Amino acid sequence: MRIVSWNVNGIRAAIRKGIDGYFDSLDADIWMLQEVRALPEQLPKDWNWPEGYSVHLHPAEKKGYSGVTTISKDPMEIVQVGKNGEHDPNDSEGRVIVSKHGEMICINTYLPSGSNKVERQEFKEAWMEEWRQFIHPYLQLDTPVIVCGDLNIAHTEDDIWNPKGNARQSGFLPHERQWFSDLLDDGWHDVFREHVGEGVKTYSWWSNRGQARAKDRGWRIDYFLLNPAAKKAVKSVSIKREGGLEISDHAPVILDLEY
Amino acid sequence: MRIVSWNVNGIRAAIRKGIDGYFDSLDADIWMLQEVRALPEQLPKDWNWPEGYSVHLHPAEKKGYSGVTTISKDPMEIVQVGKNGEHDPNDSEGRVIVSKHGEMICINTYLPSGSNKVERQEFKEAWMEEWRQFIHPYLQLDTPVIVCGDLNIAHTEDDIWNPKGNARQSGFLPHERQWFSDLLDDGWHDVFREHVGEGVKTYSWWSNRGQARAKDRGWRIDYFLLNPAAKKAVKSVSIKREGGLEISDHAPVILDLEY
DNA sequence: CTTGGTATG
DNA sequence: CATAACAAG
Repeated sequence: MRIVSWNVNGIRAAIRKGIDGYFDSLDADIWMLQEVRALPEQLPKDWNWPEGYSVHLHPAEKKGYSGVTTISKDPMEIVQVGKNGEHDPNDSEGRVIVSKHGEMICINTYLPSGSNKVERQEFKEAWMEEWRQFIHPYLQLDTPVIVCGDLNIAHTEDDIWNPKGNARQSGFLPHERQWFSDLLDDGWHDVFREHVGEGVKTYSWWSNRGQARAKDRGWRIDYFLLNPAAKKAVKSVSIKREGGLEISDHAPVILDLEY
Repeated sequence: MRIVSWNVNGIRAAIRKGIDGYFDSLDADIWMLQEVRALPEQLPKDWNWPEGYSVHLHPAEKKGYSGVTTISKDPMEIVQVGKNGEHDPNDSEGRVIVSKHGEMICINTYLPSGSNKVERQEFKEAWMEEWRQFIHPYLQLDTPVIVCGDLNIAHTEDDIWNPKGNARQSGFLPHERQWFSDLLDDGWHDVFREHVGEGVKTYSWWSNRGQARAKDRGWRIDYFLLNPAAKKAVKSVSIKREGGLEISDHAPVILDLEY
């Protein structure tokens, strides 16, 4: 079973640029997309999600902003949208979908960016704490739980091209990095890091400014966090740095499980 | 002597699309441009107006909106910007430049569009009356006066592709057409129409919607209006329908005088 | 349908 | 630097 997490930076632009080719070639069982930036009715009328997939799109109230989508080759059950229910005023921004695929649970997450305004950094930090508590009960399940998405935080110095220069930037602040460590202490497994080991610098996002992408000046901010039940089933995790870069400023993260 | 009037629909986009080639090939002595949609400091730093020309850009207060520019191969004197002076509250939209080239006077005009909102149609109509009075004194001069620009009005059924279907559209309303007739009654010469004669349907603007341009469903809304002293010197007037269409939704109008 | 501004990332 | 909404034409 293959699961892909990908911040597509606008599904409509991604469609124009040929995301369908990636749906075909990567052939995942479950795709969790972030930053779709569209209402369902805004998708092109002559376009469809991959044939036969179940689709759930959870948009932000604000048009053209944020929004997550989970699609699944096999039928899925939508357990919850929004981290505290659909009418949670704290999730009118389309940031969480919880879906159930057989016994496995997936939590698709797009954590707020704090890099623009102080209010947004404060919002991000409140959101981080709520979300950490929200996912915590899932950790204990004996069945696999897959949390993934764009968390807008690079954890260690291995997860960012220039740790010194970015030490005061939102997304690499000491308390944000500590929060990520706390998640791991809770018991979540950052399976990409566990898979490749320490010291490997592989990024999942590059700024559009300058030549960041060409120079591989990136950040790893897109993650798979697994509970122990799911971790046991990991076959491999990779970041498809080579591909998808003409589609989005983020690369797809691919998780293969032995089911 | 050659004078060109052209609504460029954003000089910055026009530069990207290669307006310089037209500056070179048409080689006019005076260019009067409308809808430049830029402040002087917003023009690309690695770009210049044609070598040796005097330039005056009169922008709107609102960024990226309206604005006219007159450039002249020979030195010119800027007589006035705005139909009632620079600080006229009714001309903060960059719509008029009066320039003097030797004994000849040029009045570069971008008349408001009324096609979006009723308030703008009311603004347009007030502006039309003020402008008609503003240019009137120039009519009597024994020296040549060249009024030109985008007047956002098609005069007769020869000046629009579908007169019946547009009879209730701003730009072809009966009282707008009457206002244009009044200008001619005042003594201004619509030298393009006089040159080609009645019954010839040649347009200067095509909507970007549908296939208006490909189907030649246009309007003639860009004019040269000359006083009798200037009219005597007309060698030819033409609308460069074939060219310039990849630059703007308007075609350049070319006036050749025997000087 | 296109320009350009703005918000957001 | 890119996506998308918007205002304006």
